[in-house]
Amino acid sequence: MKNTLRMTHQREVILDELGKATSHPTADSLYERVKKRLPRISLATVYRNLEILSEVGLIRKLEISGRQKRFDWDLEQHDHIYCVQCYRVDNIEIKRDHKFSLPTEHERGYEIKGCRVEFFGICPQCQKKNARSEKKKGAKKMACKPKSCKSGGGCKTGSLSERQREVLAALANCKKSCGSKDIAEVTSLEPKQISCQITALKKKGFVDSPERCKYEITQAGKKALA
Amino acid sequence: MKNTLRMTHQREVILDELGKATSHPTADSLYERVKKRLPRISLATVYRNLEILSEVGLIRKLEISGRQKRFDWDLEQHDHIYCVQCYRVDNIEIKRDHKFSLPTEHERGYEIKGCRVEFFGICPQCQKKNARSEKKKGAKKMACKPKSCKSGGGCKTGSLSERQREVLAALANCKKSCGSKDIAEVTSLEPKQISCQITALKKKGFVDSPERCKYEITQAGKKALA
DNA sequence: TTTTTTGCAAAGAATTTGCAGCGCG
DNA sequence: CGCGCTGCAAATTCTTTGCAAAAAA
Repeated sequence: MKNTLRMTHQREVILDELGKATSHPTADSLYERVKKRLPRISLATVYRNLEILSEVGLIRKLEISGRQKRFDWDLEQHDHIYCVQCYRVDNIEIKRDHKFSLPTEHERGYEIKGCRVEFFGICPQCQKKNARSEKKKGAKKMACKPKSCKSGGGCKTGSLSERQREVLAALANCKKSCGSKDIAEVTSLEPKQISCQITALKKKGFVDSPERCKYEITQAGKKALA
Repeated sequence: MKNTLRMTHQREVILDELGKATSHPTADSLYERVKKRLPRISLATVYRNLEILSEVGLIRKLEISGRQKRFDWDLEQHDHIYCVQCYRVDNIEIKRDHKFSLPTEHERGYEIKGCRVEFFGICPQCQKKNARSEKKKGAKKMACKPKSCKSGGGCKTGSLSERQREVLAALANCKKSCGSKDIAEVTSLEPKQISCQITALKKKGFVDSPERCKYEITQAGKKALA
């Protein structure tokens, strides 16, 4: 029984590509880069190695923002900022004062291992994207009280909301039917919000779904857009 | 077109159960509780409602620790601490000083929306569990340099490591074949670590896998344990 | 009635695993 | 030449979706 870690070629390439990356790639995007150098490598290998390398301490695994894990080649203590819209992650350096190296000590009996500070916001690119579509934040849905819910706070939308119009326009520009991810890329909306709009648009007959999770604009939709 | 949020019975029960919860439940565990009151409710409904309620601002969605999302009934500004072993999440209150309401300003052009502080460590229960099994941290694998990797740092294990013994013992107590999750519950190891041990144990012929992801101890395994 | 919600089943994304064979040490 | 590692496919886990029926307003 040896149980010794080996430095294989794929391992080395993964490390190297991670080192070269300026951002904090996901396993998946790292896989894409590595595949250019090692076409036969499998995604599973990338996952396995990222996991192993981070256990061993050669790289850092970031568990940020509840989405895909991201990996960081830089082991030094630093914090991150991420974009709530596109989920890119950047480094920030803030001098952490002792004051929150340990909050107080009545920490519910936890044996504290560390602390992470994350800022979030909108990255430059998304800001630009949003400016382009001129409509950063659509009206949120109305709030609603647990018990009665007869609050009169209105929440009506016209027969073709701004969001719907945007999604519809995006679909009009698609040659073929496309998924909500494709739409997300050309609008300011998140995939989740898009699917709501699509549901509404389908009801109105402006959008059709030739296949699960694929949508296209109908003739009626084109007319409505005009 | 109304587009008004309705307070349905299931919505109300979900909110109520979340309010009663002392921890920060996952969608899944909340579903289990709600199901006791509304046996016909579906998991999809729970997910849908948690999403909607958090959009609307009645609850808070926590994106912590890269695992399942968790939900918080308490909307007030507070931070969290979570257990790196079992992933439970508790509240903490630290007075945040202005100093990191905005780190500096050269924040790479981000339009900053907020900041989150998370502590992590080992929760009291897991500490106890670890003490019981008397072996908090097994030897981590050896480190390994990118290029050469001929560092002699040893990392050998005997023919039946402590971990393997523990897993084997857990399997011995199982009446039927069981998955790694079941084993995780009665040992101090995480599922991921367990599967490594199982792989090793299978090679030695101490464990058999009658079905994918189901394991049981063999006669040889029982003998080895003794 | 009209619009929103639900339950269900099936799809989806991200990640992990079993396995047999390859290849490093 | 044995153990660790890889590729591949299939499985797992968590979450979302389409749709028709049911429930609110």
